[in-house]
Amino acid sequence: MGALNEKRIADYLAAQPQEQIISLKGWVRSKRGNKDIAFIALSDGSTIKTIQVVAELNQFDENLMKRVTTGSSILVKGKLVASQGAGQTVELLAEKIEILGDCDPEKFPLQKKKHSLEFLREIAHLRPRTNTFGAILRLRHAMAFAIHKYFNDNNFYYIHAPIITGSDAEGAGEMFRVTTLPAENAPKNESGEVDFDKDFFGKEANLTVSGQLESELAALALSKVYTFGPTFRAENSNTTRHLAEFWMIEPEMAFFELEDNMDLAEDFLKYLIRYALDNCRDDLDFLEKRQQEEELQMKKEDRSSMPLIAKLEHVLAESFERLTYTEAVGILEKSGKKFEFPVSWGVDLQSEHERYLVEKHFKKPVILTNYPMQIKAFYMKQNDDGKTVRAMDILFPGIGEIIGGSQREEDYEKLSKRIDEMGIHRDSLWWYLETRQYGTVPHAGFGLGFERLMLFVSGMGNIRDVIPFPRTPRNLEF
RNA sequence: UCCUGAAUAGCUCAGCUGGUUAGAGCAUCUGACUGUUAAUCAGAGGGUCCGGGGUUCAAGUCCCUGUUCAGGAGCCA
Repeated sequence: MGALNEKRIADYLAAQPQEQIISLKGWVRSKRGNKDIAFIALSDGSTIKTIQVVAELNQFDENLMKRVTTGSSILVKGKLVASQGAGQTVELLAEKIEILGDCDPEKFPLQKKKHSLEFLREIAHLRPRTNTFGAILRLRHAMAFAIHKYFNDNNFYYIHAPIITGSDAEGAGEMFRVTTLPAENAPKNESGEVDFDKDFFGKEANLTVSGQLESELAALALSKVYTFGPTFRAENSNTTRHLAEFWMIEPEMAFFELEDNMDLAEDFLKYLIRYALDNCRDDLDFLEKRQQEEELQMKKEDRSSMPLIAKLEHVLAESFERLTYTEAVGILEKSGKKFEFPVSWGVDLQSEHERYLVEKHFKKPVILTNYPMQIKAFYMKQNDDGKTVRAMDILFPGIGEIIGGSQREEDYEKLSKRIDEMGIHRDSLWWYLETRQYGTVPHAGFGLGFERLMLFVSGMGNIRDVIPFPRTPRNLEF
């Protein structure tokens, strides 16, 4: 039996202690005790919990025990027994301890005390070893798995949209250029501009800002598809909810109209939240406690209105409020509240407006639909009123926009006209336009920011703390 | 990118209207304690006060500047 089949700490913590001889490998979280006995909290990342290793010191070499320090990796063989102490049901009575890797306690930055999230961001290579990031990473895995499971169970096909794109017309933000041209003295053309004909692809290339256009192509063949991959935005955004590299889930469905799109999005989000509650309870309990301790230092009005798990249950119990942009503007105008940015029909809603609707007015997730055409992307289906498009944004408390989507314009003439109106270079989208000429059908889709979902489910406040190695402006360590 | 605030021990922070030798808690180390739960108790070590310039008899403290970080805004997922 190799490492592949070895049981983990999570398995043994759930097992019946019958003095069975077991061996475990992991990292020491803390050691305490007296001259006769030592208690070692051991973690292997399989659970937020540690297993208590008990070492009677007369059986172990003093110099060996000195090397058992916070952060060191050890192998322990011994008996799994019922614990004599409170706080755990089973413990490992050590018979043999082996040091796998020493860890100098004078230098190791993680201590058996609470660290600030800001400090942990500076040591992102070590922060997976903390309780908080262990919980986050397990939760992140569970959410990624649940996303694939949901779509698979609902007959969607997973499409791999390209990461490198040649189309610059997606309009979703600034892009990162991909090039093999030298940084200095790049070849120039006759007008003195960089000659991308000499570049790897023979044209300007960028990292994708969305897999949507490609997933539409697949949906117009396989009916229900989704992408789930990295996405890149070169915006100089310095906020708690933006990353330069993030993961996005983009389902795209043929024969779906806007209402179907909303039904799917709501069912999907609730499935994911339910999945977290059903499968990550220990980690959520920990994250909830963590959030409450952190918020003790905050002003009352800045604290969460509900503990994490109650908040998740609350979202499951409520149906999302669906209303049009026009209705939302009416509510905001009638609210009597003084906004920093005044509201009127036609303006894009600001964070403060969205927050008012979600957190003050409805107190639950909100789906806003049918936005003015002027403030939305070229591919959204135009309504008959000539003013609005069949867009939908889902707004979550504390997060803001978690999903943005729409029914797509399937009419060739209307789409073509809109592309020209918006000054988009139609030659780079000839393939997209062709799908509207060859068997076009109504279709719809949306994009869910994976890290924004993680923010909501974990209760964390900064998006840099729900991805292992965040990429933000001026931050590319690790 | 804009606005606001911050940078002092390994970490979290205090340090007043400038005034000898810069403090605390935690962590670390040493010792005590017969089973602890971020153990407890006692002691010890630990500092380029973010970088550069200036004002002053005197700067951690005041001014200018740069850098970094945080929060808010915009862009959006």
